[in-house]
This record gives sequence, structure tokens and C-alpha cells, in this order.
Amino acid sequence: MSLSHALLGLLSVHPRSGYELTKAFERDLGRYAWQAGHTSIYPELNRMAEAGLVEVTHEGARGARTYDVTPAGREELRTWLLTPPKQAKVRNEQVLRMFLLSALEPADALVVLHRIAEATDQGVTDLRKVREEHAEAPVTGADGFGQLAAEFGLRQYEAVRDWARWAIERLEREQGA
Amino acid sequence: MSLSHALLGLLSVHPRSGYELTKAFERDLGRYAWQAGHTSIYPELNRMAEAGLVEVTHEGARGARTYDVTPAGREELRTWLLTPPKQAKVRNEQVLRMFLLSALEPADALVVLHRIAEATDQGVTDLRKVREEHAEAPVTGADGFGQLAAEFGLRQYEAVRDWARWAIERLEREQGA
DNA sequence: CCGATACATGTCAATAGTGACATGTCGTGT
DNA sequence: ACACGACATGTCACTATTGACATGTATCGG
Repeated sequence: MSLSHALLGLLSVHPRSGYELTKAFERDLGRYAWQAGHTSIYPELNRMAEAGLVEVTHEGARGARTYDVTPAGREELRTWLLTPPKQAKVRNEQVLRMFLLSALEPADALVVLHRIAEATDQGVTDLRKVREEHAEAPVTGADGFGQLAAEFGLRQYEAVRDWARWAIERLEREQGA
Repeated sequence: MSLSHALLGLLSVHPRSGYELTKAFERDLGRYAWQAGHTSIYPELNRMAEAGLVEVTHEGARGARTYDVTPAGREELRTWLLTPPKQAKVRNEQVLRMFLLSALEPADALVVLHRIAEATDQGVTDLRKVREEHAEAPVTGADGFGQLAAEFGLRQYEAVRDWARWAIERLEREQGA
């Protein structure tokens, strides 16, 4: 399952509690890559601890347990990342909507496209800020996500925005003709 | 559920059998937007027929049933597409792998990045062909998918490829330093 | 005519994931 | 003192999804 690998990845950057992991999913990971709520994260952490992939290294206030990756977990993550996925699972409602746009009448499609263009434009603006904040950190290691991920998200947004504008122009040209 | 809307979208382009829908998922939709196998498609079609969103318009050889969208189904699809999703569900294993790249040692990360760059480069080449084949068709209507979707996939691949190259360069520069 | 292959649909058990509900703690402001 | 919000973890019923298994039919090449 991918969720366990996502958790291993986050923990290998630095140890965290389930609660903090949940927030990480809400913030970055869940937006672009893989969403999960605390109701799947906590049970999964327990399963992984039992399997020896992670371990509790510290118990803090309010019953908080800090998890860290074990050597076995690190090896599992590395193997997974280095193993080529024949056909990775994709499930993106946003992209689905774009595919289905062709089913709408041009006037309706234009409404949706304009909304997409605006939303992605906002996303680009937001991520530019994030990128600047992390500009000097090294790409791998403790702050890696702020780098590779932000840049990835940024380029993703730009691509969608440009596509939406292209589609708008094409549709308007067709309607005019 | 998104699967039903995906089916409505495909059927609204032109009527098809469950088998043909399954192939459509294997070919385009499932690659970029929403994957589903025949074991979820057939039961879903039956549910949707019962709900009056689709209907069987023709029975062919080998028990094949051609489904078409009803007016109610068309309205449902339109409403869904025009209703803004606050926070669409995302689950993309490929993107997850990219996020987790930071957890690898630079040498390992470079191996993966090179593989991504190659694979997406191939994807770009393939989709350019698709785009040229459909260059004259109108953007909405019967052949819409070949247009908006191909262009979207193309730009998506290009963005990932360029990102991978950017990441490779950054990593190599860091390692050299 | 026979065998392979693509066509075509289905069930069912197991797994994964969501949303509603439940419980308790610590710190901060009033 | 106390209320409130963020912290922190959990269960459980329900729904969605997958993979294994099952079944039968046209078509095409040899």
C-alpha cells in the first residue's frame, strides 16, 4: 500500500507523531500526491510498528508518540522508490473533470475553464512564495520537501493554467467561427 | 462517487458497452485521471441504470449491451462539472514517489530522476503523435477527448520532464560542490 | 473443424478508505 | 476558576475497490 510508504518517507525526513503526520498530509502531500486522514494514518502506524518498519522513540504530552523509521523501514522505502512501477495508480478528481469537459456545451465548458485558470493562477502565486522561503536549503535531506515538491507543484499548476488558457482560446475561436 | 461521473462523461460522448468503457479506462482516462477495472464498471452501470442515469439502447452479439445517457444522467453530469469542488481528492502514486525522492540519498535520487525524465520524454513523443492525428477535430463533441485530453496529457508530461531535468541539474550541482 | 484470442459480463471475498462518533489533555486568555 | 481551541489518539459501520475466479461467444487463421 502506498500510504505506508508515504509515512515512511515523511518520517525519514524527520521523526514525528501521527498528529503531525496528519497535518503534513493536509498541507502538502494530500494536495498533490496522496491524501489520507487521521483515521487511516493511526491504524497504519500501529500496523507498521508491529511489522518493525517504524518505532516509537518518544512519548510526549497528551499521549503523543513520536515515531521514527527503523533500518528495516528505511530499506523498505528505498526498495519501493527504486523499483520501477509498471503502471502507477492514478485517481485525480480534478483531472477527471478536465477530461470530461468535452461532454459539456462550449458555453458551460468555458465557465469551468475560466474557473480553473483563476484557481491555478492563485496556486502559482502561493507556491512562488513557498519556493522563495526555501530557496537556499539543500534539495535532499531535512528540508527536501520544501524544494523538490514546491517546484513540482509550481510547474504542475503552471502547466494546468497554460492548458486552460489554450483551451479557452480554442473554444472561443470555434464559437466565433 | 466519481466513477459514475466518469462513465456518464464517456457515454455522453457516444454510447458504448461496458466492455468498451473498460478499454477507454485502460487507454486514456485510467492513465491520467481515474482508473477503474471492469469489476467496478459493470456493477456501477447496473446501479446507474436502476437510478435512471443511463439506459440500454441496444443488445448486440455475445450479450453486449450498449448504454446511453438519459436526460437525467446528462443533467447530473452537467451539475457535477459545474459545481466547484472545494478540495478534490488526489491519489497519484507517481507524484507521491516524486515527493518522497527527498528521502533518498542523492545518488539514488538521481537514478530515479533519470528514469522519470526518460519515461516522460517518451510520453511526450507518443502524445505528440496523438495530437497530430486529431488536429482538425472540434474541441467539444464526439471527438473531444482526443483534443483537450491529449493536449492536457502532453503539457503534463512536459512539465514533469522539465521538472526532472531541473532536479537532476540541482542535485548534480550540489554533489559536485 | 479446431484452437487461440478477443469479446463480453458477471460474482465474491478480502482489503482499503471515509465520516461520524468518542475521549481525553494542555495552554492561553479572561 | 473556567471556557475554548488546538493537540492527540482512537473505534466502528459503511462504502468503494481490487483480485481471483467463473462463464460463455464470436472470429480468424491454419
